[in-house]
Amino acid sequence: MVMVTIKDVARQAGLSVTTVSRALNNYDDVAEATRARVREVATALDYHPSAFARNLQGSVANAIGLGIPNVLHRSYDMSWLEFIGGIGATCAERDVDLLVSTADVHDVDGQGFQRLVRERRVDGLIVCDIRRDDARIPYLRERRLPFVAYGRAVDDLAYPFIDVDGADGTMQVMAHVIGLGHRRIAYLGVDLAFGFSHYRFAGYSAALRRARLCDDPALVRHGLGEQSVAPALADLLALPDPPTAVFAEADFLGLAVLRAARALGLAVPDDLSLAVFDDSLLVQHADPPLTAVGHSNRRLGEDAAALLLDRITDPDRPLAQRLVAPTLVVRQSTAPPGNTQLGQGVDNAALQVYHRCK
Amino acid sequence: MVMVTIKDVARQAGLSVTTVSRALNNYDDVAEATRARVREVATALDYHPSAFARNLQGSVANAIGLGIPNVLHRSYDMSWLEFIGGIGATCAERDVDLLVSTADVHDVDGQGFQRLVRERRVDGLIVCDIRRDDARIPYLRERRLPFVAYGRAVDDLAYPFIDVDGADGTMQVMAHVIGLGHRRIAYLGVDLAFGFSHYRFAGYSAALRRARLCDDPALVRHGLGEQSVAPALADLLALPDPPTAVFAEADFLGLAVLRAARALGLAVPDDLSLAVFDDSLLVQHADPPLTAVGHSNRRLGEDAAALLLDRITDPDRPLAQRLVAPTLVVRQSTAPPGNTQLGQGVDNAALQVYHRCK
DNA sequence: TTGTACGCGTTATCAA
DNA sequence: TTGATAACGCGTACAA
Repeated sequence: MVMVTIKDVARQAGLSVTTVSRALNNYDDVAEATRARVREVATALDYHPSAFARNLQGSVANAIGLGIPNVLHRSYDMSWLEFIGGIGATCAERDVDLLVSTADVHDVDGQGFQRLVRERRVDGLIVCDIRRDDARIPYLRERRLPFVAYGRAVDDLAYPFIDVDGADGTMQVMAHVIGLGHRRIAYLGVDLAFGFSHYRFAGYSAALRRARLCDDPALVRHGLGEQSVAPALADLLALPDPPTAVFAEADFLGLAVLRAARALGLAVPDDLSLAVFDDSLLVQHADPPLTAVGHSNRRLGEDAAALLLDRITDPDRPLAQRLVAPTLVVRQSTAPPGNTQLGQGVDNAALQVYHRCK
Repeated sequence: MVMVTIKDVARQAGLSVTTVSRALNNYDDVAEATRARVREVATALDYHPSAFARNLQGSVANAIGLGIPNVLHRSYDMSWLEFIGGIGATCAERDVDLLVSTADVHDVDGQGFQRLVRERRVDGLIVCDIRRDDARIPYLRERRLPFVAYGRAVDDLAYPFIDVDGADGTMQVMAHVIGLGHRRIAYLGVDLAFGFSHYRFAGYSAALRRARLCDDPALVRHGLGEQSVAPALADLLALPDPPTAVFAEADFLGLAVLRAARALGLAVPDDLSLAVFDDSLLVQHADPPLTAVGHSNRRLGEDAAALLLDRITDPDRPLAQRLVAPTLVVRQSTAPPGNTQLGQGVDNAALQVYHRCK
């Protein structure tokens, strides 16, 4: 890699390095004729300023960092790529580099995190997969390094973030399911330590309250993984007044429900309605395709990057927090209860409970 | 962001900048006592050398670039994330930054590509989605910028690449399907301009030849997209001697076949066997789960990065090209032909053709 | 064993 | 309008 520097251009043009620099950076104190010649020579020599020298001088990296959580076994990981695509688009638009680290994002003392932060390779960070009491938040705050979080913790929210409005999305789904006539709706969730789980569950409770439905704790299961869905579902269906519909707060949980239901000989949606959060390809390709609330991860990425870059430009701007409302897509996995005898029976029982509850 | 430089450490330790530099970089001409004190001060001050200054002086970026094709609507894109994860892992291990560009990777004159190359932000590049006569290859070659391609073109292969062995994988699937007793096996592919399509199709032909089966052009369809699979399948099944099995060279084509078959009232695998290339989550979650050849994209990413970094370290090392053999996973979408009357009838017809062919 | 001086490529300051 | 000079933070001959 032969590299042509500003000196080469200066020599070739018979000018000083200073003049060349100013000519190329559009300073207004350089003669137009001179600027033209400089440009010509620069083009001829195929000159491009070194990012390093420039950054060293200006103490700005012109780059942002992104830590991708390595939960690469999860089905919804696909959305990450769209998210990255969105970030990349914004970065390209604003002439900023995107540095990606795949090291454990929660290890604040680890290599991946430190590289980016300490060696000043980036002007800011997009941090993902925010947990309760996430160590990165106070760390970055103290270092005064601009950052935007993708996702919210629960307790402390005094930082810029962008997130899907989990409560709103869940309420949309619930309104749809309740509107179909369901009264006993189970909630299947992952560990509540995940910030998104907290908000989605809050939406579930709020929807029940709004519809004046009984909020039966027996219908709620937290801390589930792909493996524990089947037993949980069997458990729920063994209740004296089993649910007629299931809401899964993540797509992979919903797919597990689908498999478990099939294993139990239940038809979706005839015997059991199913709706999920996250409208992924897997959800769309399921049989039947699942009713889901989804959002554009690409858009989310674009916004996250924009938020961060604005913050870098002007660190004192008021705290920016953005919630994106997801969209409900009704598909074939939800139907009115009581399409079959099982459903019918279940529903009657549920209604009794419902009335008892009031 | 307050930044502590080597000067601060020197001042605090009462030493010269040089000594501090050498102490921290493990030079052997510095007293152990001095080194200890320097380390102490550096830690106390939380000093970390600036990546920019270091790179400027050494003319090495300590970073590699990756262009992610923005074909983000394709179902198999999921694997990209694993690929990135693999690259990231190798980078972290070797203390190298990963710069990701999502701009159009094929636009050699575009921003995304130029940023990385011209401003010398990276020491090398991983280029993906290689096409026939890909403009990036000669460009990078001329610039003498080290690179590794993910995927192969067809004509010119005089550059380092890493790829899945498409021919081998397809032959594995074909051997399995032929072993089940199928004689009329359709081939569904995307545009042959995609390098991988060329090799996978070659594997198909080779497998037929090896089994001394008739290579009937009527069974082969190139240039398919998600939409055109259904008509193609209908077309194939309307042949006088229709196929009893279908091989799809990409997962999303296979899923489309599954849907189309269902729409036609055909059961997989009873009426039609189906096998695909690319063992993605979509394939695994399909109903029935599809027989597929797959590979670890993470592993591929790790290898690509390793190949590139080695090449950067020693540009004159012999051309490294690595083909990863995929693994066949037999699932429920393939079965012997003739399980049903339709299958039976079809098979008999096929056998006649088979004999005619010999 | 330590310090001085210089260079990496660029922009900013100030004088001409 | 242009150019000489310093500075950014670091590494490294070379001298002490």
